[in-house]
Amino acid sequence: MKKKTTIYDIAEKLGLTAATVSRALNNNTKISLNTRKLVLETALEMNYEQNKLALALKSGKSYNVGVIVPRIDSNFFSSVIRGIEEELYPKGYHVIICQTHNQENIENEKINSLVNVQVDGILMSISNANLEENKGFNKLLKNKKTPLVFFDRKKDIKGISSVTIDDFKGGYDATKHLLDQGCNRIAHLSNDRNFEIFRNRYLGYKQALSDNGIEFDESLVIETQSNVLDGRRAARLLLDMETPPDAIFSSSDFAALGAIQEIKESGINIPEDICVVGFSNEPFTRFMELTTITTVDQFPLEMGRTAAQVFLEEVSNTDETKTTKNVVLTPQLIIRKSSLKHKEG
Amino acid sequence: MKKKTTIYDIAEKLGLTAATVSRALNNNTKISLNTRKLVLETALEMNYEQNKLALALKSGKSYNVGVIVPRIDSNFFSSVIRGIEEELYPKGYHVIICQTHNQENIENEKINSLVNVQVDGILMSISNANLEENKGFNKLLKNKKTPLVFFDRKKDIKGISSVTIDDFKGGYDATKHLLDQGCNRIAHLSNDRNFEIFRNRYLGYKQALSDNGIEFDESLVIETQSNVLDGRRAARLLLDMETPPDAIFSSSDFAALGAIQEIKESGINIPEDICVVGFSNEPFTRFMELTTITTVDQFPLEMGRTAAQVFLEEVSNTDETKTTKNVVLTPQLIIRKSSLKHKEG
DNA sequence: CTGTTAGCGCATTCAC
DNA sequence: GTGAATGCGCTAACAG
Repeated sequence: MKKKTTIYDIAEKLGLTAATVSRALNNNTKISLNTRKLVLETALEMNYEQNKLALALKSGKSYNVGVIVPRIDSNFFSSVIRGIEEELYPKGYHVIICQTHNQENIENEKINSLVNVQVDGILMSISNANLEENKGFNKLLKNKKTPLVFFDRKKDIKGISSVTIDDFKGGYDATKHLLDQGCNRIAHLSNDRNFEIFRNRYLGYKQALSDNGIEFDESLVIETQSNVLDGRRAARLLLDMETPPDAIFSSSDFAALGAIQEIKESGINIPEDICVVGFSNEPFTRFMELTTITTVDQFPLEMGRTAAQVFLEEVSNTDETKTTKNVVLTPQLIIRKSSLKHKEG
Repeated sequence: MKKKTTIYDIAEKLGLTAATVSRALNNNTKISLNTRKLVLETALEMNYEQNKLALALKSGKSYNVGVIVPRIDSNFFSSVIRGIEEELYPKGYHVIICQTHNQENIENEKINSLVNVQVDGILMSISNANLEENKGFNKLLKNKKTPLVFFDRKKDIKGISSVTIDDFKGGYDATKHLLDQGCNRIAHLSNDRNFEIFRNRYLGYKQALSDNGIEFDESLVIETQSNVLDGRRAARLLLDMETPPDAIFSSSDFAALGAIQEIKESGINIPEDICVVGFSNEPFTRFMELTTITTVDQFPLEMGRTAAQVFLEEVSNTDETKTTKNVVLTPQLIIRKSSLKHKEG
């Protein structure tokens, strides 16, 4: 375990002072060009590396930001993260990625951990709809030392910025599209509507029905997790109804996939008998062998970039008057085979 | 921007000394139970949080480890990461995830960044087959301050531990299975064989051919990136040959998927005309509507856990005699429809 | 242009 | 049992 070389080492070697070395390393113009060059050279030669920890301790900035997501193995979240990285990396920030696996207690711990390692900010998509009940989160909220930005799965909390898509519109457009296909008994695979995104998709769905004179039927709404198995289970329930639906709008691509599997295995045709629309534009929706899946694109890359920008604004905003920003991006319906009854001209 | 409360604040409030507070907080038995309790209480009350940065600066340990992977949006890597997290989190470590997007320069930068933030170790799957040419990597290697563990995409470097699967066996088993299906003109979608994993899969493929009296035909080996488009491209080349192959062993599930798409669109049947085997057991291989894909499971969760364990051993191993460990897990062939010509009894 | 001094927050050695 | 002093590595204010 060799020790790392510090500015003192190189100061000593050069008969200088640590302060001078520090300044030279930072290209301070007050230092003569000669010594600057000299210092830089010997620093290189001695394999000097700045100790960011000391720097952080001194400056109070770690140049690390934490990103908390439910999972990283979905294209949506990994794309958002990529967007965040793209925006933050050039500014010298590093991204610490944490996944909660949708468990509230892990989310709590991660929040605490990130605060402990002195991240300069936290960008998160919540896993707990009742986040305010968290001790760690509340502490974070109260002292307002660490900027916080929600993306996608946000919570409407005063003073906290967020970047989302217009989930209401996403749900509305998806449902309207199904209506346009001639469907009039449209089921909805929802998810926990304590989360705004799922509530809004649901509300968009309801509104589209209402705007088109279709009566809302609560029995057609099934709460489903974002995974294949749950999609299957939900589809089974729907198929077993006396009057099964002629369309399904799922708030998750994964659940939509499961539903499609279950429906097909029951010998029912998609889209002829039942149309299906998902949500998120996961890559597999495009790669289906038979029935590519209609879905709603959430522009995750842009979402990530925007969230990062909002963070950058907040962190550079020194005055006390914090401006909360709630950016809403517009989703886009992508029509594919799973809902296209009528061949296109 | 309120300031955080430090041990000095609570010392002052209690008419004590920072040293005492520090000891009390650490449950030092030298401190009277009373003051210990008192300190703990007021710490709680004042919302005290230990500054990990100062601690790290003092102790030289950050309790952060870096994980560098080519990408996080594949089930394989995100599962490995999950395994690492599961093992390290209980020990108090945090995982900083970095993705290189397969770009060597980004890999360089990430290595440097992680070293700069004083991670206690780096677990990585390389994106650059000639890693030794990297300045940053070499520095890391030379001073041996930061334990390094390779997983999956490793490089055989003296003194560096690694956790991999037996890729040779993976390639061998996959090929043998295709031979057992009656295929005898088996193509191979390889990837850059400067990487050991791809070279070994390739060598396993060759050995299986040779062991079964099939002559190796170089024109049947196509270098392919791990993505759908490249898989399509490779399949196109194979289909356009005078004598197309009757099987494809792909070193990547993503490429296998692309190949399957291209083959089917050409009106050729899988597995009747061409059998296909992938590698990694990505979830979509199981979810295919018509042709679930035969593939090789790499046990990513176990790989991650093992890599983490190796790291923990290294970091706790204080003496100079570093023991290099090269763990090799055994892969498992998972046979599905894309390669099963004969119905199972 | 460069040196001196001090402090970021903590743990630890040496006193008493 | 507790206090005083010191150092981890760096930067910034103040001198000169």
